[in-house]
Amino acid sequence: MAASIEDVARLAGVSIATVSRALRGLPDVATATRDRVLDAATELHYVASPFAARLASGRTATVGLVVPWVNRWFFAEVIDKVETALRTSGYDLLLYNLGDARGRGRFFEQLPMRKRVDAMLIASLVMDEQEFTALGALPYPVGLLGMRRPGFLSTCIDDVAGARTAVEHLLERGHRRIGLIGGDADDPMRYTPPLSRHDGYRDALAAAGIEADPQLEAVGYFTVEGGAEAAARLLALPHRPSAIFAESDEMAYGALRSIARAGLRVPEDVAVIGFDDHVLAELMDLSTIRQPVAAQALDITTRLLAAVADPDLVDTEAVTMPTELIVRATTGTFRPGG
Amino acid sequence: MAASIEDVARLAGVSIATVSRALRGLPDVATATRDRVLDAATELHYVASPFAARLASGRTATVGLVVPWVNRWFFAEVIDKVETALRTSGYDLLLYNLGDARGRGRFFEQLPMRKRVDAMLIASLVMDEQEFTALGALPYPVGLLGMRRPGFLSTCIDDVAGARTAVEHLLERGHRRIGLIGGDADDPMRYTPPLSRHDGYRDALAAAGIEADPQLEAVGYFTVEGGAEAAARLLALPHRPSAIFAESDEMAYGALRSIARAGLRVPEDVAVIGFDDHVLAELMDLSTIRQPVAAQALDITTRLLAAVADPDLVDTEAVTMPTELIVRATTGTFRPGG
DNA sequence: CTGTTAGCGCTTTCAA
DNA sequence: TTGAAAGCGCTAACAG
Repeated sequence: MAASIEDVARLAGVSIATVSRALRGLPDVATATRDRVLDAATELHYVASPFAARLASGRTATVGLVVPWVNRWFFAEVIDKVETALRTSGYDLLLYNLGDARGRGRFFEQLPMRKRVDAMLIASLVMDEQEFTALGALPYPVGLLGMRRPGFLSTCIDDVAGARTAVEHLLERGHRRIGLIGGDADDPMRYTPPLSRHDGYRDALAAAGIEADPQLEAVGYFTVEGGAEAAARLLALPHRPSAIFAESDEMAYGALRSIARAGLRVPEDVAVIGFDDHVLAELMDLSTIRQPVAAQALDITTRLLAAVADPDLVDTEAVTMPTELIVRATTGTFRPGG
Repeated sequence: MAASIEDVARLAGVSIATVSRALRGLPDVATATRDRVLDAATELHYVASPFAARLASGRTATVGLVVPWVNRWFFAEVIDKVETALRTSGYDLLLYNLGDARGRGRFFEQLPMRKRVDAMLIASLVMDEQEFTALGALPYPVGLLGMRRPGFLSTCIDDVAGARTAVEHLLERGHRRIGLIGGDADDPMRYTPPLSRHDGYRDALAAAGIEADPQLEAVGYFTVEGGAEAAARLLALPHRPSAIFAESDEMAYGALRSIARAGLRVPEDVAVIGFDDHVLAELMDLSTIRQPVAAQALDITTRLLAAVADPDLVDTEAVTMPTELIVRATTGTFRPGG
């Protein structure tokens, strides 16, 4: 049986209150006493029971992280960075993976983390009024990563501007017929990037005086396989696009495969640009819009923990981080008709 | 303030003990009573405080998952599958990311999850006697994913055999000078695949009567970048290999890039085979050794939860799942000298 | 600076 | 089938 605070108190010859204080590094403990307590704790391999501590103090030393999927590059990266930041500050990470729309529904219905964390961080979800209200009613700070909302801590990039930049890059290269590979607008998961990146695509075309052609917008479900199928559909059009903007690098990879299998060259026959600067983008020589994943994760985690430490001083200003156009071979120097 | 069990008891007109029993679905509660309690709980949006429940019952309804890294494909996949399996059974996932050797050291020194989970699952670590002893002394079942050890629940693949198969495939294709891209043998993280896959490589060569040439063994650190650099070194050898076995697909991708940049063809000049069947392997047309990640994760999680439910019936037989050779273009049909 | 004591919100005997 | 009451192992006033 593991040692309890009483065992330590007995061995050190003090009361359990003193043990508690000494071990937590509170002031007003004589150095000699503290040393005796620490020695006793070490000798008994004592660690406080987190549940008892939480029940008594009300603080959980845990932050909940909610992601729509864990096995997609962006989220794996986010989990990594958030976990490290939390661990460094002495917090545990409770991971909640929505997985699909049903899981998402269950989550908002039950808010299973309601009573078990000191703060919650949610990534990349489009939420409705009711959902925001539910989150806002939680008795602790809630942070948003990848979206913004007045009253909540939030850190994100400007997805619309990023997508616009990508399409403008293609326009500058002389492309006029630009295909889009995006997410499913009706996906009940309501994941943010498909919506905002789609807007950016439309904006850029409109600014260039090009009418959007629904035929050129294919659904790739944000997966490699989906991107490949979407590209195949675009390539099969009577008048196929000369360039494709994929809303994620993973879909762009799939597109590259379909283009190659169709016997076409990149960028001569079809130029391709993705979004994210995924770890393999450089390897694939894929032009893309880079977004700072680690910096976003670190920023929101740090501010969230600050809000936990001092709830009165919550910094709910939305932080927007810059994206960057990375030009590689898939949008090369080739200009259609030029 | 959130409702407590007392509020529910008062509203339902019963004692808190009855509320507790009714809500947990214990037998010996009159149907009418149970309904009244459920109604009251719903009305008050009551959820039991997990900490109080844990303190009182000793059960945490949480499983700890320890991984060396979270942002590598294999582990992201494992986390996803384990999380889903746990969630389905009503367990929370507490994620612990070692990150580096220091983090690993801290973990085994402090065993921070010691008192906060009902079971622990550790993935892909080579552990020493002392570490196994520490884990074995935990008051709950510990599962191993990707390694085996008598007395512990474990599920893994036969990495040695998988690597042997990969190299045998190259040998059958007529290659005699086969390079290896692996991990760093001195890496203090002590991650399992580099060791066992290296053994498989050596075994296959020995069985074919080929003497291992240390020059042909390059360190790629299990990253794309590392794989690229390792391949560049192999290609720069006076007598370069005609084939390369990379211990992970991610390193193989890097190798493919270096080969292409060196102006060489795959598989004519250099054949390449990886390991894992990473999500992009098919896209890259990479031959590889497929391992069942989801099946392994599900198997160990299920058995671990069974052990939690009935500690007397722990099934410590090691389960070994099959790997499969997937032949694609990078080992093509080309035969050197043939 | 240290000890006493009253909870934190549940679960779990034990009695009724 | 239900209720009373004793903890679970800590933290946090409050006293001294």
